[in-house]
Amino acid sequence: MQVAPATLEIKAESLSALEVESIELFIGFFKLIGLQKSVGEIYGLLFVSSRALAMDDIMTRLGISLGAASQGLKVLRSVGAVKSVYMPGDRRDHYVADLELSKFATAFIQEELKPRLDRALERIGTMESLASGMAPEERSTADERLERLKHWLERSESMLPWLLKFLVK
Amino acid sequence: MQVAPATLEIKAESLSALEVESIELFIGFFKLIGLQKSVGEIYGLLFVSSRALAMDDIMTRLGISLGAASQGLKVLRSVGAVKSVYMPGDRRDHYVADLELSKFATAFIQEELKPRLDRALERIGTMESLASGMAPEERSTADERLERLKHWLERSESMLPWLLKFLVK
DNA sequence: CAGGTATTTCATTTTTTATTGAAGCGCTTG
DNA sequence: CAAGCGCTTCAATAAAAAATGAAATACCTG
Repeated sequence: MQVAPATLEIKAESLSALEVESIELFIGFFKLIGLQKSVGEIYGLLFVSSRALAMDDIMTRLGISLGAASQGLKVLRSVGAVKSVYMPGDRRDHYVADLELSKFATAFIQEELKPRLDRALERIGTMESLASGMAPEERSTADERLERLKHWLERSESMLPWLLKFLVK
Repeated sequence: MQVAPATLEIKAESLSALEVESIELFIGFFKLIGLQKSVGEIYGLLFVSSRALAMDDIMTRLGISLGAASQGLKVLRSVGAVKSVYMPGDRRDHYVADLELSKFATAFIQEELKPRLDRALERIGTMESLASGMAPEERSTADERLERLKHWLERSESMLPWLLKFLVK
């Protein structure tokens, strides 16, 4: 019931050892800041490429789908990690890696970390109101802990501008 | 074909608004450092609890399974986020939240971030060797980029001790 | 502006990750 | 030292996240 041609093993074009190493490095790095594997793969490939690559080069080399390539590039563009360069006589967009590594860290801090800290501080406001209507005994526990959490979060948030400056340098 | 007793709606014990707010706050916060929802739920509940809770209190209040509670507490113990306190006349372990919030950040930096930076620097060493066997043209591209990445990673790593000191204060 | 080619979108499928709960371990205690 | 309770483990299941690829869209270009 199965048609399985023995000669059909057309996987992805093989990647060089350098490319594999770069791809693995960036998969790990990007996962840390919440970006998916395919995004890391694409950036890793572009990072060690000496020429700009079109989307279907990327698909072919990495063996990923059209959709994954398109969406991955969209994410990378949105954080400024790749830019497209004009290639005379070719209608396709060609991409190169932006080497300003600090951009990823900056995007992560501004788009993930900062909003989450802000949201947490908002919630603490709500919780303070809620605690104010509690019995004295439980209220004092809650108040103390909320105060402590608030201080820590404010302190952390106050460090972000410094951190950003350091990373961008 | 369905037996649906109208009176059967025995879900989890209801949580107070304060508890819900705390749980949501910590789910979000912990997700950021790669910890799962159930871990955030447990810590969030303990954070606003004025008394120590046993594992089955936690299960019942949150409506999570035995396994999830056990594993979640294991993770929280391992990062020092909860400690168990002795309750006379009760064989069960009882847990309270450790309020030293910096512990989570510290654990994250030391157990996730630092090792990943180290691994990345290792990989760069490998890549430098690989690049040295390439054609001059491609080699210079690779060398320049690797140098740049290495500097940025080293710089980031050099900041960690400072960051840790700041968070712990 | 017709006939493509490149790209995006998104419902479906696949893969990965988290949760469940029953089996079993080990400690306590009567 | 047996019986039971509390807890952990882990194979099975469920839920969430990511990838696929066909259809729709945008965009050249002759």
